Amino acid sequence: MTDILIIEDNEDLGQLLADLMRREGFSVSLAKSAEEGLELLGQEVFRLLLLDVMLPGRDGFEALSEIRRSRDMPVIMMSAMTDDDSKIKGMEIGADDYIDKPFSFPVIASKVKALMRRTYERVTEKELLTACGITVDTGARRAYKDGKEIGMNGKEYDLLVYLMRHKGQALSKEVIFNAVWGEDCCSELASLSVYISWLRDKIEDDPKKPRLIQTVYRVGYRFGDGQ
Amino acid sequence: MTDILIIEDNEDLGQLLADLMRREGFSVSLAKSAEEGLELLGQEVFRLLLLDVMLPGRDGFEALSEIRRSRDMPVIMMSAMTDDDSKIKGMEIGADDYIDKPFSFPVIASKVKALMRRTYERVTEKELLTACGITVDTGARRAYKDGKEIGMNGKEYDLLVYLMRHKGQALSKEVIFNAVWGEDCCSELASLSVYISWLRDKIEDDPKKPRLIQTVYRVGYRFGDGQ
DNA sequence: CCATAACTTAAGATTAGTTTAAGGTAGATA
DNA sequence: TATCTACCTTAAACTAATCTTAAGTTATGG
Repeated sequence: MTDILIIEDNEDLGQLLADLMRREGFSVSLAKSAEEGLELLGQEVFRLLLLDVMLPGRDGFEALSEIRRSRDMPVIMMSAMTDDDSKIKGMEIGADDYIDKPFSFPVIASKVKALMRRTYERVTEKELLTACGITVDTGARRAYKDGKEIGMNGKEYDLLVYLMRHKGQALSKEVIFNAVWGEDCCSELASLSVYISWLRDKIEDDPKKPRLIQTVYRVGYRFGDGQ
Repeated sequence: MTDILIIEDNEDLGQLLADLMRREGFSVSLAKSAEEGLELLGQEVFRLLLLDVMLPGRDGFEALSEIRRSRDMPVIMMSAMTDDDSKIKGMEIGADDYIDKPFSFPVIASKVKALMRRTYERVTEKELLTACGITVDTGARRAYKDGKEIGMNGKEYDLLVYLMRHKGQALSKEVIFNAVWGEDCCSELASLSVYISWLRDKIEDDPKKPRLIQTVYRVGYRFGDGQ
């Protein structure tokens, strides 16, 4: 199975799009005509189609009608025809989205991701926070140190994520506490130092000489190895 | 159940949109602020949300984050900010589409219809989900563990499929419950843990030490053996 | 070297999650 | 229609994880 099929006759643009999508982590195949694209669709399963409207031979609309006879895959059409009628025509034939050329790459990437999410039920965007040998996968709610998972409980995890999102900044205890525990929380600020201690045990090479979570005397803490 | 909720502070535009959607055959409710919209979302089930970005009080991005904590409903954002950054921001928070103001009514109508189609009328294509020794044949609605069929009832099956489609992700109990039981379901969230328990009995090697369905304390569950 | 701040530990309280079983409901069957 | 069956929900008792507190210890800066 391949993630994305791009049907685009302009070879440069096709390659550029393919590279972009690969950089976003998708596997990609490229076809230069409707015929070639349909051929590929018959041979293999694709999760999403990026379909140019203006193609030599059969155009994108015809190709989409053909595809919709047997498949319900997500399709985004791309075209230089910015008039509303072609957009509507594409959507009525069964496209999921329509994007005008020229398009911004980040925008088309976000459209592809949103449609993948909606179709294949990926609820959360995969986000990886990395710093100083620590990686946090916020979608999975898991953290790793040098590739090995760090087992931690909810508050430890929330605290680590907060510190990593603000790495390099000296954060006051009050700010950290309010962010992690919530402002209306009834518990004591003292809990913070307890959690800091537990976190250090788990992520520092030498918890006695913390490098990742540094104490800022009379203020709070700072995440980062200080270079 | 109502088809569409429109959150739009400009009263004239909101009414116009509502009329348009009604003419397309949808039932519509209208809210003039994020707060009012969230209130309505709490009381009733909507199939799709049209969300303005610039709102008094909490803006559309904040409202969307709030909604995504418990719901995976389709959302189209609308904004006069045509810069790519806001589009991308909206999509990353979890919007399905983004439309610039001013928009053509036929275009927004076709977008709504396309997203409704994708979300609710999807032909369930046959699919083989495989992970961690469990295989589910969604065409046949059967599941197997190491090649042997696992006998399970409807809810157990739905739950397993949902978890497997999101393997590796930490999913909140609310999200799982809403996805599997349906948002307008009258039963209690507590049912979820009962079903989790039954599923574990059937798919885990050692149900006392679950590896496939992991508990994410204070959040929900995660499917996957953690590599 | 003192006063204050931060760290660590462990125990108990609290909250969350699991499991069982009983009762209800709807659809199937006779 | 009556009965049966499978499925689903709920409640309650039980178990486990996490959180807070407090007290003793160690570190820091003037």
